[in-house]
Amino acid sequence: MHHGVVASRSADSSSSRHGNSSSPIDAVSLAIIEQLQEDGRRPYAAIGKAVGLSEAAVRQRVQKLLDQGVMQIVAVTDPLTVGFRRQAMVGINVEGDLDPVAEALTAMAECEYVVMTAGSFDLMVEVVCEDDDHLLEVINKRIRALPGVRSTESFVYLKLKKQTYMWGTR
Amino acid sequence: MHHGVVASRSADSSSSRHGNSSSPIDAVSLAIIEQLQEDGRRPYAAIGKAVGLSEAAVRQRVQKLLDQGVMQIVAVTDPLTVGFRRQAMVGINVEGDLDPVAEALTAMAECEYVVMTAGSFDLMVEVVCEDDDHLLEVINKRIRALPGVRSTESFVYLKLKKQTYMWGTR
DNA sequence: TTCAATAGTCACGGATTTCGCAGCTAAGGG
DNA sequence: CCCTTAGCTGCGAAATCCGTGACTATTGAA
Repeated sequence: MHHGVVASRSADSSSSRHGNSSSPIDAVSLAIIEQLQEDGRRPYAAIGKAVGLSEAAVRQRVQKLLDQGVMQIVAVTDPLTVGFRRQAMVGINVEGDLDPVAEALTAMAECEYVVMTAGSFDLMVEVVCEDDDHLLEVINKRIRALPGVRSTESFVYLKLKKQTYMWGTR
Repeated sequence: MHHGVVASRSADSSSSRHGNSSSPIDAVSLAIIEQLQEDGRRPYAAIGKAVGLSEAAVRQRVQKLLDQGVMQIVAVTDPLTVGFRRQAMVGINVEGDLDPVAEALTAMAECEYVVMTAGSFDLMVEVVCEDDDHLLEVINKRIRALPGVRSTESFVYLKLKKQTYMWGTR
């Protein structure tokens, strides 16, 4: 992520409550993000009215947030309704350097989510597959075949109870 | 998610081959979704040109996909840049019925992701917190205090390597 | 202090997009 | 066969988007 520094609007200095070096986001941009988390296609003018800014200012801030990689506006689908019926979280233990393994996992289309962790797993990966055969192939043939992978443990999803994208909205 | 049945466009009957309840999305809608996964604000006319449909048709299909809950168009942020510096996956073992515990977790703002699993954990939860104190409080004071929770195991995130929202784009 | 230089915002067109509606066609059901 | 439903198209009117130039603080250096 780029660490571009957003000019701090000193007007509302209370905004810098939670953060310092890594908080390039002021309260107004946060409010804009919240608006777009409710509806990614909301018009700039409507957002401006909600956050107290002109349409053009909102547009520029949104563009900057997108350019900086702070947020992205995308369609998010329910995997089940688009044909992916088997999902699993896979915990992985690695021998030696984690990075090459993580890179290889990242390159797999079926791995939606790859994270290095502290604890009894070195890596955790969310795998999204079409069916059981597909899932089996990914885990047993591709993940476990990666050099450095010592062991894996799978947690097949039975029911997804919650999935939000509301970071920063609290 | 709602299980509303999308009217099958018999034009592309190959899609509903063995299809019944779980294949409500035809190829054209999938193409539309892919366009919106690249850019959630892409104009309907541009999408129409890409998928071979009129602007109005794209608009109607997008609206239907949103109404049905098949997809949503939202802003997704990088937790780190918006002030959430500690994340963890928490595996949970439960005594008795899973549902009440899952419901309680779902109600917590810090729990972004709650899923019931098969394997050595009954539930897996992704927790997003501002700092270590916050994380400790959520895990030790709130999650472990829930009635029915027998044990938990935490995997603190060290580095997020991949996070996509490309279901259906493959 | 003074003076650029910079960043952020606003205002205001013209181009583009969105929106609502009417009409058309094909598929099914009675 | 008639009727209904669902989906698509085309077309104006309204709204939105987008580029641009001017204005205002703020910063940093002379």
